[in-house]
Amino acid sequence: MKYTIPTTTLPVQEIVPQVINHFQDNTTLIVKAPPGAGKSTLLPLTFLNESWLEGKKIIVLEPRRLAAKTIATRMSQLLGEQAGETVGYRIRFETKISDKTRIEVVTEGILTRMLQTDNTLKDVALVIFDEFHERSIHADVALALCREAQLTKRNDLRLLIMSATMDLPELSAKLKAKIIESEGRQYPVEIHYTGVTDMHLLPELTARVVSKASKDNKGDILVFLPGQAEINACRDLLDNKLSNTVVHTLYGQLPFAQQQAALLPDQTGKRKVVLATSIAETSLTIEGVTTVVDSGFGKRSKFDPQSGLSRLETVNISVDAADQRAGRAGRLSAGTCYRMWSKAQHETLQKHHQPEIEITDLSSLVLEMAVWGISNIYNMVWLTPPPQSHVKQAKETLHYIDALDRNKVTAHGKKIHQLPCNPRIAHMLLMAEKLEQEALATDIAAIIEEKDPLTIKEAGVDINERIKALRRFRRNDGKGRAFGLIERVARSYRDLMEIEVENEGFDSFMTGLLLAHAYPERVAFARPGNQSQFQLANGTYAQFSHKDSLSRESWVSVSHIDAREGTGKIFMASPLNPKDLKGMVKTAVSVHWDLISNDLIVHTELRIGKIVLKSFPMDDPTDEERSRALCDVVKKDGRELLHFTPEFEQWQAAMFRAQQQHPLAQFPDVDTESLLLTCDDWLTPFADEIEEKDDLKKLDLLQIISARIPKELLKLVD
DNA sequence: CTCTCCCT
Repeated sequence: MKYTIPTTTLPVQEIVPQVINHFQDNTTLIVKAPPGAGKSTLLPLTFLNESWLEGKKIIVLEPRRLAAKTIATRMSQLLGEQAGETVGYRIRFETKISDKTRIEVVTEGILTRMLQTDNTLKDVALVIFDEFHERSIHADVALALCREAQLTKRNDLRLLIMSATMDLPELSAKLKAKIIESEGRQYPVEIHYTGVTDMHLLPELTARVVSKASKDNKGDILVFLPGQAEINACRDLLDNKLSNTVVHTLYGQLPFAQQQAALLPDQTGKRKVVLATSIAETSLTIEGVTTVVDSGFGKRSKFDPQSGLSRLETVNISVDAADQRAGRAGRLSAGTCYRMWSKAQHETLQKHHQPEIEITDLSSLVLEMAVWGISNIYNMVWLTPPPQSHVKQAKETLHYIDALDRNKVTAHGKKIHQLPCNPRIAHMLLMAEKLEQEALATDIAAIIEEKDPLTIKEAGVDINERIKALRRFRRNDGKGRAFGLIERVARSYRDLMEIEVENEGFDSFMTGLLLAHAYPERVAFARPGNQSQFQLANGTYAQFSHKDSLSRESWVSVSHIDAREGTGKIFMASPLNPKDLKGMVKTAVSVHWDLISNDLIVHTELRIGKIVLKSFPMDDPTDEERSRALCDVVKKDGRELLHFTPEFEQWQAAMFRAQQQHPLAQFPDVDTESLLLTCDDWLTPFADEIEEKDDLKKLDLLQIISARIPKELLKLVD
């Protein structure tokens, strides 16, 4: 079959001969092209008649569902066809593919599934990674796995990486691939730097810049702010201040209809100001924008391997993101962009934004690799290797839910991997079978995974209110597009687990127990004497974002939390009966000091994670139990319990300087934090000398620690 | 000052 490949006036057309030529006898290529060059639609089509295709398929990987559909549709139009003929797409819950299909545009989760069922992609000749500069964890993993296939069983597999901007020389070196560059088609955007800003005054400062921008420019204005709070504050400042102008807000949590209103031109012909989050950077396009005001900040979720929780941080955006935002003003004609920072600050910004693999929970990734039988994930080709501390935390999580046993996948782990969701949620679904609560678990799973369908203002923080509303929706007396999306996910789980839908009442405490299986470390207990604070099983503290009857419970299971410094914020939870948690209670040994005698007393404790249920003195601890308990307490409170002399602190500083001066020498870390963490090594030999609290203060740290350091290293220290 | 974005 010979295809008629369209010729276009798209800028990327110029590089087509080079690209075709390159793939004659090479397998990997990087194409750099800015948005609007037409790379996503034109390039995949140009390969249709290549002999190396040998009847196999081309896979195009897209980071978003909407993009996958529109790109497949546009390619089909270029061929004079409908989507689903030569070019088709596959996204979750929607497939348009036929026997004729040679190009499949798929989203990231789909490619991961394809790789699972066929490690070598034997029906595929070429994988195209679109928008690779976004550096999503899925794209990074898929590239690593495709590279692995290329290096082992598929040396004919072709890979094309398409990217706007990123550290391309590094990628090129790692993949030993050539870079071909294409021009874009973008109108010029004039950049104004408005000077130094203050993160805490963003709404006020932004409102001021918007007022100026609206006087000096014509056309609609798109404003980038970090989050909902800043957007609403800025809207309140701007409302009715600008003549003949409507102010819209735009962010992910906003109901669909309001999002649409912000995207479409104003019905009454008024000028539009849209206050948006980074959702308007790539995902949604607003027509008619001539002017962009960029606050320079955005929010990113950062995973903390210590607690296993993540938190939202307001951060400076990268140069890449700033360029992307400015580009939104030059889509239809020349435009203007106001950057709310100084030229000097601009030089200090990160060039590229941080790849997701560095800041996210890795439990899915680690499980995936274990199923592939990859024993050491660092043996693969990574553009950015996953951080070791995050991998360690992921392994602990997977061991805890019995998915891994000494780094090998268990039978339970394989079942978890089969389910199309996060391993913790999959574990909960499987545990629900034993409790005969599958129907409730599938509803919970869908609600946790999707966007909250209700607002905290209207429904509080109890997840059970969402379950009730979902069941009302299914009985046909509920409404809301959001519940339609959730029900679709819930139904897919019911189909996989072969269970019937349930719309009757249910037990809220069962919700708490099921959630405790997914998030055991988030079981929380109200601190005695401090009604509003809860202690989580992971040892951290949290508060409800909103006070209602749930926040007055003494035990809750938390599903949504933002781990802030100090006290975290709980956004969704369920009541919990602690008696249901019998299997999770562990016995631990700890030390206490008797306040009157000042003696060291060893206790046995019953705990759920770090929440102590019961504590009683232990009559006859072994030396090992005693020293382990002692080390635990030093790890926690060592800064107060040990005596850090000025001489010792000077020595720590000298060690640090010596390491700086001799980067090749392997000095052990002797900063206070590292010492406390490793106290099992150096404190244990002295444990039997510690009988009361003050004995710890008598330890000569300088002598104890320096004695453990090789002589030749000590010579390098002043 | 209630939470950015995306996906099986």
